[in-house]
Amino acid sequence: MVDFRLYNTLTRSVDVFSPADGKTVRMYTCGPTVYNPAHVGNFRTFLFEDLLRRTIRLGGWGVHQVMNLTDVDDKIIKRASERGLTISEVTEPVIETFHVDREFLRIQNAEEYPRATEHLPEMIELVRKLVERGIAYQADDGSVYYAIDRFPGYGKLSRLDTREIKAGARVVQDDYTKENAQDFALWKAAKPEDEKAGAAWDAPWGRGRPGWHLECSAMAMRYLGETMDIHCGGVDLVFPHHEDEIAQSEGATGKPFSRFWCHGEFLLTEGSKMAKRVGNVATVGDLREQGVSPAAFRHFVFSTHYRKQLNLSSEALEGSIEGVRRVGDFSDRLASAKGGTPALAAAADEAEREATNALFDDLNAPLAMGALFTFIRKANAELDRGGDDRAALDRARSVFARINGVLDIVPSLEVGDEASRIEARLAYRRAARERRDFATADAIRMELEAEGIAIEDGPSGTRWKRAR
RNA sequence: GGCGCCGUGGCCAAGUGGUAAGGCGGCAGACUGCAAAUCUGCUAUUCGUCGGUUCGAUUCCGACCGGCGCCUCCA
Repeated sequence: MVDFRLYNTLTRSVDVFSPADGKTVRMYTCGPTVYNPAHVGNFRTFLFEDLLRRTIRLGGWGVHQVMNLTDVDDKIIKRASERGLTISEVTEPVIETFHVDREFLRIQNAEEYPRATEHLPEMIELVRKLVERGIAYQADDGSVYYAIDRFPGYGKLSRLDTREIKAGARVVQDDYTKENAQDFALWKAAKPEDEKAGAAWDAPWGRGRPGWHLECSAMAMRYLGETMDIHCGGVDLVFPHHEDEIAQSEGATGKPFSRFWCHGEFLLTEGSKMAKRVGNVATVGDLREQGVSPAAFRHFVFSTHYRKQLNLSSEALEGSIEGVRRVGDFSDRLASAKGGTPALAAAADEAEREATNALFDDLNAPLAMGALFTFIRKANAELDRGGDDRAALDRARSVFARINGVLDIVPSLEVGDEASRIEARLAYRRAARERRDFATADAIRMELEAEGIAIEDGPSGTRWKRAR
């Protein structure tokens, strides 16, 4: 088995990875803030994490993945007060939509989806520890802040020199109650609208609500321990979110918070980052309307390395739709094949080796897909040739299943026991064709087409597949 | 202003100090009752531009041009 290598933002290099306990990867993936349905840019990151998760399992390790749902924050409270609702009335439907979209895109279930509002005790305890250690302080406004100059490692992830922020940078609104402009809120004193929206809790420092970064530190440590294997998110979370998580967690425990930090690049539309503030967002619903299947979108996302920006364009999407159709046709062909050749097995061996190596080399999905497509071409050529080598066919099937088990880019559902019913009608049609009764042959073709089954006559017999 | 990433054929895209994977599209051929699929061949003497290092650079270095991102909430 080759080493599994991953780019680590902490070291800025591709390092050999294995879980600390040698068996199960403990992974935290920053999830959505549920005030609005996630857009496909958000889902690019979640797909990168799905790729990571599946590749880890391909390597034979277990995974314990935690994805938080941020269900209390400024935007949620704002929306709730605008509509006279509580925050949970705002977040519940959005969470539901998130899971529907996530499943649509075939993103595997994480082991835990903890919500911030269900972890107040853990968060309060973390703040208490930080105050006790003299790293956090309560300001005149009643809020509790983290004093970044009391944590020597501050800035090690983002490598930002905090003194270098100059003209041209977007300027922070000064909060004069803080000791240092860079200090961030751990606990925000409750305002009337927070109370009204049900977003205020009792704490030793008075009623209030958690700061943005706090939930991730508290919940990550609650479910994964003080040091986890991997912490992921989009590149925009490097600073300040992840930097602040490190400060909070390591400030409290004195132990490394995460061994690896992995970040996915942005999805761009119309030349810039997809973001609600830019107004260039597309949702999973938009994808459906454009006829972009989950398989096609996965193909599109995985066709570019996760650390490279990716442009959402209709041409690229169309290429993915066609590419994935080919993968699906091949999948059906493997299912309906009767045998293979030794060369088929050899092609499968090569594909497995190349795809696996690519994936283990910092999740090089584009290269893995290249290996898959090369395999498809070679395997199709061998299947054209016929052959009755059952073992070779089984080998091809299992390799295809293994690679596709990571990429998951076959459109529509698996074939199942429909196969024998279709085969029976094809046998009847074959008899009709042999007596040159093409009227009957075409009638059967039409029947099957009406059921969504396309058939193709070739030198080695008739194949069938689902129409896509 | 600081920091960083990217620029490969019509489109998407991998890649390496030794001479350009793969997909989509296009063209031609094979196969075929029809159709579709599939296969085969062709489709970048060239990797933003200009210099430098080197026997040799797309790959290393420098400058420049262009695009994007982070330094605020943000996947």
